[in-house]
Parts: sequence; structure tokens; C-alpha cells
Amino acid sequence: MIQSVDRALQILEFLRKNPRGLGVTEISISLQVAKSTAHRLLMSLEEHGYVQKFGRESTYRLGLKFIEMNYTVTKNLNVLEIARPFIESLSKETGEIVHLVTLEGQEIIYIDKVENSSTIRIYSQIGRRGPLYCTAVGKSILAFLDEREAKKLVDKIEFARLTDYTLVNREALATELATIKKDKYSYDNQEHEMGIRCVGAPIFDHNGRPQYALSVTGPLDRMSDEILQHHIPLLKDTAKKISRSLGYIN
Amino acid sequence: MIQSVDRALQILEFLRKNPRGLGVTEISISLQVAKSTAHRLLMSLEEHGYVQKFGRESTYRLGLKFIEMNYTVTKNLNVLEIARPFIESLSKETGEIVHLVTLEGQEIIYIDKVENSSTIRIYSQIGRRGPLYCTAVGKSILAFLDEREAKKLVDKIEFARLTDYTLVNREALATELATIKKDKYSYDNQEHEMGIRCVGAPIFDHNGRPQYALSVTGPLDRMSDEILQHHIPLLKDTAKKISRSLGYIN
DNA sequence: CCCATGCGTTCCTCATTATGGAACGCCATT
DNA sequence: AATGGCGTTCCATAATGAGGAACGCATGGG
Repeated sequence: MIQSVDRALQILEFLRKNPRGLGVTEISISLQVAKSTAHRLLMSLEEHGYVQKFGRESTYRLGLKFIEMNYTVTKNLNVLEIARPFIESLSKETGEIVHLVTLEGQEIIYIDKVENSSTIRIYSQIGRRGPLYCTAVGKSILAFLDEREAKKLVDKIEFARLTDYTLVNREALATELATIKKDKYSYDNQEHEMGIRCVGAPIFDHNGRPQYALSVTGPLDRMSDEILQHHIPLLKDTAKKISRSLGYIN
Repeated sequence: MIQSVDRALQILEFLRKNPRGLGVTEISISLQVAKSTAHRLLMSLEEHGYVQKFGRESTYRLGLKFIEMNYTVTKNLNVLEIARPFIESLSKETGEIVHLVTLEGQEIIYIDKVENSSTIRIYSQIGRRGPLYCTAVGKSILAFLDEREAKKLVDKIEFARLTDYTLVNREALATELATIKKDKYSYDNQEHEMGIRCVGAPIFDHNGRPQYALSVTGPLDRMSDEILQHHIPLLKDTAKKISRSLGYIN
């Protein structure tokens, strides 16, 4: 790990967490380096567009370079292109929000979202991270990862009781993962957010790895057990079709 | 400029230009450094999620971290939120694609796009860069920047004849910029892409700077002079409304 | 009105730290 | 089985990034 690169990237992280901007001194304190060091790092980042000063403020914020980089990354994530039509249909058929996520480290990242009601998307979840243990998508992925990898991830989970319904111990989670593996879909019964219920299913890539997952999300009153009996087959079918499109056999 | 940080960010640039992935050796050659140096830089970037290896390939690509960073950046670019409803109306009224761009260095970056026909957006222009001298949005911004800054930018332009209609000399551009300043809107008559015609107008931020611009884009047959006589007042009005919402007085 | 404070910026010396070369191991290709 | 190309690891060296001190500027309080 190269010290100066690591510090530069740490700065980006600080700025991500402080989107209103940070000054040189604040950053030098957070990093525990001299002001001149922080200043030099910022100049390097600024040169490449990753941070910028706005107007005549002397605070730095994340730069527009990230919008450009995001363009390339999403353009080349072909799961997005492949999955798009499928998740649009699923959203239309269920009338609910559909999310597509990918496993990334010990969390999931939302990589696409479709809601049929409106075209607004700027403030969607896309790009947000979420936990594995209390989301339908996360549990679907965990349940279908090979045992060794799943164990590794489960061991690292730091459970937080986000709602009264959140599972907060490994035993309860293990039991549920077994059920998910049998049923081939997962629930999130207000475990992540009160009043919100989701059903999820894993998507397998051409290596047979449950790299992605799909979910249908809605408020409690529109996600009763009877209604879910309608949604779940559609969800499972969509996930299966996407997996097949990604080159997954069987 | 810190050498190692600069090199690390250069690697990201190489990967952006080679989205199919690059190996350690290829990168070390591009950077003109030892393989071990390239390797160490890549490990630092990988640690933070900015690059990653896919599957069992040994080539690196841009990482999903950029999706996460993009989320924060766009969320805090409040011009997007403010402009959204206006550009949606404009798209509905004109029936054409509407783009929102921001000035960034010597180019524009597309930061939002609305097309009323479909919800597809993944492969939109958002995040792409474009030139100042042959786009309606670019010319609108150039025309209204204060003289000193405009001159700086115009002097740096490297003209490329993208189509038969592209303006490729400073004199012709200067004449047109004067017209734009008088009319308060700009044309792109197939200057950037054959068969595509655009009209653009500047958006002023609270400092009175034409930081953003707006355009209506369509194929030649739907963008005749008569039709444009209908679109242009709507465009100018929309740009004015957004400017006012951003705090621009007068 | 002036001084104190806190900020960003610049400069220079020192030793920390990134560098490049060499050597290794792995894989695919012949 | 041998070769070439790749990613990876290690290590000594000196290049380079770090920190401290000093400056200039703005701000606000006495």
C-alpha cells in the first residue's frame, strides 16, 4: 500500500462523507498529517478533477470527474444492459419498485432501480450500499454463495438492530438462509426499514456465482402474503431469465 | 504534484480508455514505470475499490467504487434537482430530447438528459464530455462567459472538422458567438453530428456565471426552422426560469 | 483601528518511503 | 519438456514526499 496514494483516496472518502466540503486544515486533522501534506494531496487530486473548489469557497468537494468515470463503469457493466428489460417488465407486472444489486465486498451496491410510477431517478438508491443480513437481496446472495465464502461473510457481519424485526444473531440468520436456499427466494419483513417489505431472488453469472440479486419492494399494505403469492413466481422467473441471459446454465 | 498519486490517477485514466481491462505489464508500459511500481499502485487502488479484477481474469478494470462516488456527487449537485422539473416540461412540450450540461475545464459535461419517449437512460450521455465550439450548449456558455475567460477558452480550442458543417476557425466562431449573445440562444446545425440539429441556451448561477446550459436536440426533419420558432421561446423561457431558481437576479 | 487568530499557501531540509531491478513461480503455448 | 510471458515478491538505494516554519490574507473582537 503506497502511503500517499492511500492518503489521497482517504481524502476522497472524507469528502464523500462530508459533501458540503472540507478545508485543508480539517482534512489534515482527519488524516493526521501536516497541513502542507494535505494541501499537496489535494492539489494532485484537483489536477485530475477528483476534487474541486466551488465558486470562491476555499473548501474542497468531490469533483465532476466522478460523473465521467461513472459513465464508463456503468456503460461496461453489461449486467445492467441485459437485466434492464427484465426488471422493467417485473416492475410493470408487480406495480412496485424493483432493485438490482451486486455483491461488493461485505455489502451490496444498488446498481439499478425501476419504478413504473414516475421517471424520477436522480435521487434513487443507485450507488448506495446496503447490508447483507437484513435485505432480501443480501440474504438471497448469502444463501446461494458457496459455503466457504458465505461463512467468511457471515462471520464478518456486525449486526445492528435497524428495526424491531431485524435478525441480529448468526443462528437465526443461518436458519433463514437454509429456508431461502430451499425456496429460492428471500424475504425482508421490515428488517431494514419499518413499513417496508421486500422479496428477493439471486441472479447467477456465467460462473454460477450469485453475484447479483433482484428485489421487489413495497409498503406493507401493498405487500400482503396473498399479493406476494402473485409477485414471487414473477420475481423468481425474472431472476432465472436474467441468469440465463448472463450465460448461466441450468 | 505528488508523483505516486499522479501515477495512480493516470492509471484510472488508462482504464477509463480501456474499459475491457488492462494487465499489470500493459499499465507499467503506458506509465513508463517498473512492473513492480504499477503493481503496487494497482494494489492501492484496488484496496479502495477504484479498480478491480473481474472473475479470475488478471486484468484490472475500473471498480464499482465509482458508482458509489457518483451517487454522492450527483446527489449534492443541486442544479440537477432544481432543473429537473423544468427540463422535463420542456421535453414534454417540444417532444424532443433535452440535455443539461455544465462547463468543466475546456469542455462541457452532460449532467442530465430527459427524453419523453422512453425510460431508458443507462446508455444516455450522462457523464460524457463534449466540445465547446460545435455544440449548442457549448456555444451558449462561451457566448455569455465574461470576455477574459471566454478568450482563454477559445484560444485553447483545437478545432476538429467533425462534420461538413463544423466551424473550424476562430473568426467564424467569434461572429457566431456575437449573434448568440444578441439572440440569447444558440444553434448547432449538424456541426457535431450529421442529421442532428440542436438549439441551446445558457443557465446562469447565483454569481451570474453561465455555468450550465440547456439544449433541445432532434433529427433534421423534426427540427425545421418553423418548428424551431415554436421551440426556441420555450427553451429560452426554461433556461431563464432555471437561472432564477438558482438565485440569478435579472 | 489594530491586533490576534485561523486559514490556505509556499519553501526548504531531512529521512522516510516509493522506486526499479532482479529473481521467482505460474500458466499457456509449442 | 522447454520457452516466453505474465503477475508477484523482495531488497538496497536514492529519489521524493513529509513536516515544520514562515508568510500573506481575511475575519472578528477588543
